[in-house]
Amino acid sequence: MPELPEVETIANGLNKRVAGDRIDSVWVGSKPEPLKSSAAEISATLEGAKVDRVRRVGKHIVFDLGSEKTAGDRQWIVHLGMTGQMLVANPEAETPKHTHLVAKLASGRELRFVDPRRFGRLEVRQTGFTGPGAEPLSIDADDFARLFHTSKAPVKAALLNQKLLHGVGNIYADEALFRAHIRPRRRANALTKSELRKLHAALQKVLRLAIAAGGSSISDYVDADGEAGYFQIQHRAYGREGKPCLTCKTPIKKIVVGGRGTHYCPKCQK
DNA sequence: ATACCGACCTGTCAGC
DNA sequence: TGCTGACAGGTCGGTA
Repeated sequence: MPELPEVETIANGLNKRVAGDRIDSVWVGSKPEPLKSSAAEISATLEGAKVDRVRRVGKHIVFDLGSEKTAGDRQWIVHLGMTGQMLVANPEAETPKHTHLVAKLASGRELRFVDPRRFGRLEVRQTGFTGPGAEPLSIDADDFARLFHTSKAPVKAALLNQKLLHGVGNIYADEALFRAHIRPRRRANALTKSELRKLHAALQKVLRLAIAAGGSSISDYVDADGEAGYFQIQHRAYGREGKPCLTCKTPIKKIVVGGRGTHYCPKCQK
């Protein structure tokens, strides 16, 4: 579900609402665990910890923790998978189905991790998490070009490869390629310098616009307050198969690249 | 190394 | 109304 703009919106919302708060107690569900660390390890680390800051790295939410036990050297890393939500709620509010973790905060509120498909992952670790790849919003055009020049994969697949850039997912890969007028199946290392430059600019632009709109809400995405985002009304390729291209009216095509549904304009994208 | 594909899960929607 | 199958914002591991 959530790509970089959605995770950024969620992390910023969480930071605003829970930074400075303390986790008093933790409940972890017993189902097959959506965990990378064990339930016991997560509870032991989170209980008594103060939330210093919440931020985004790639598609991960990072809680920087401080506590007397751990001397502030621990982090709680949350990946939302396709359907994960991290919500701040009042304890009286009904607990949604598929709630896998509830952290009671000193302020009286609760932090709830909800994830129907259980593709999300929770992990506690030492500080220093940097994510698997480069940050799409900070990388400059030259480094971007060098990075993509190393990949023989279709450019769409390269955009989704988190070891190259982390944070780009299916929606924004399609949107960036549309805006850069590049076909998704082109080999990344076959793109010209000028095309890579356009792709870099298009990607950063679409991510920034989406962050400004609070992310894209398709079915179940909501931020930490349970609010939907609005970028989906600005999608030009993703989810528009058969509809006229907003530039040239040619019907948008849908194909499969790297196992993912891929939308593009056969006329505008070369 | 690379790329395709199924697996992991549940929910929803289209089609019959 | 209800069943079946396809599909969904992500990632991982196996195989060719």
